[in-house]
Amino acid sequence: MQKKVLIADIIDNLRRVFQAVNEQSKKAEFATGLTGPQLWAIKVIAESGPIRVSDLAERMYLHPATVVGILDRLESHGIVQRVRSKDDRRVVRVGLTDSGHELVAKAPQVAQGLLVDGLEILSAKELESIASGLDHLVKILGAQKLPPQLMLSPEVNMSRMKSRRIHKTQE
Amino acid sequence: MQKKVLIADIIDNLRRVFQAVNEQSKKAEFATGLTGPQLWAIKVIAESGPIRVSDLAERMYLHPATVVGILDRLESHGIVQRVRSKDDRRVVRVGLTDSGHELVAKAPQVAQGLLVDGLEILSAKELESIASGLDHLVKILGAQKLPPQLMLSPEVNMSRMKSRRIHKTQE
DNA sequence: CCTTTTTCATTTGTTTACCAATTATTTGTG
DNA sequence: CACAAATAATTGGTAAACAAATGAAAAAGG
Repeated sequence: MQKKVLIADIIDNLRRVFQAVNEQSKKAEFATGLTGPQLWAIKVIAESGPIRVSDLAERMYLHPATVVGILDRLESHGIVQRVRSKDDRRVVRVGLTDSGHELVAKAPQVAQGLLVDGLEILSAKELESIASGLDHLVKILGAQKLPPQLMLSPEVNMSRMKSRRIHKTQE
Repeated sequence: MQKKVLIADIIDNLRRVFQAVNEQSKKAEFATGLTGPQLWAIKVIAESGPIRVSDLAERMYLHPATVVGILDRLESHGIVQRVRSKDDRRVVRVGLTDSGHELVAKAPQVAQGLLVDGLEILSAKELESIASGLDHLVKILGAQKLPPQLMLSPEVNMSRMKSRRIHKTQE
């Protein structure tokens, strides 16, 4: 059963990749005082100026409700700022404050890049080997048709996968 | 810059793998009425009889505090049972109840296996290709020395990117 | 034997994450 | 114009996940 061993190796290595990403985001967290998702959020906000909450959520592959919580904390720290739109008063646009901009300047690519930086060292040949392996993995998972979701650079968020049925749907 | 494209592919594919795992755990959840982590826990408990809480946590690569919460919910559903040890009254052993055993019987490999099942179809050669690609990835991430962390079959948990304190494996 | 340290589970507090429901506003249709 | 439908953000509730602190019990040391 050589295959069994290989499969176990693959799963272990997947876990390690996740953990490595986590580790690095923890370092970033220590350096900046912000959590992974918070860093990720301000990175997106820094890139795409004042952004609507729902657009931010889409960018981060997260539920709007989740983003609201993250924004609450960032806002209470004076890092981001919410502005209600004049044109459409349902819309809230989120932007960085001055100290938010400072923070982004200080923490350069802490947010992103971590995994990317590591990969850039490799040769095209090595990268191809990795890419092809993952390609296989994706194929057998039948996941090709799915649009990529979270697991962005800063952290992996993942976790929640809850489906949670039942709820009040009952009484 | 062929490399840039390869790197983007790799990251996209990683996201897809994560999402595929999530999708499947959602299905399992819908089928069994239990969440991913809960399924994972009872699977481990079913395998290794009455198990100590701390051992279960180590098996799941989770913090004991997290496992306590999961066990609380499983216990309140009458699926698992906590028994305080007579020998060492600090220890709590967790086992399945009768309905817990039924549930495990009904949901065969729903919990685990999903990813594994997919992999088993492949030839040893293909598996080797995947394994070597991931191996590279892990190496550049400098993660080999770290013990693998979650991202097991049922779900990916990931998220909290907290540090994971290494357990006692050290001192 | 008694004090100190260690170990085990749990509790407490924070953050993330989702779904479902709510509120406010806009758009569309009669 | 009035009323319904759709959209945007938020609130509420549950489940994870972790770190840190607590309480209880066992092990070590003097």
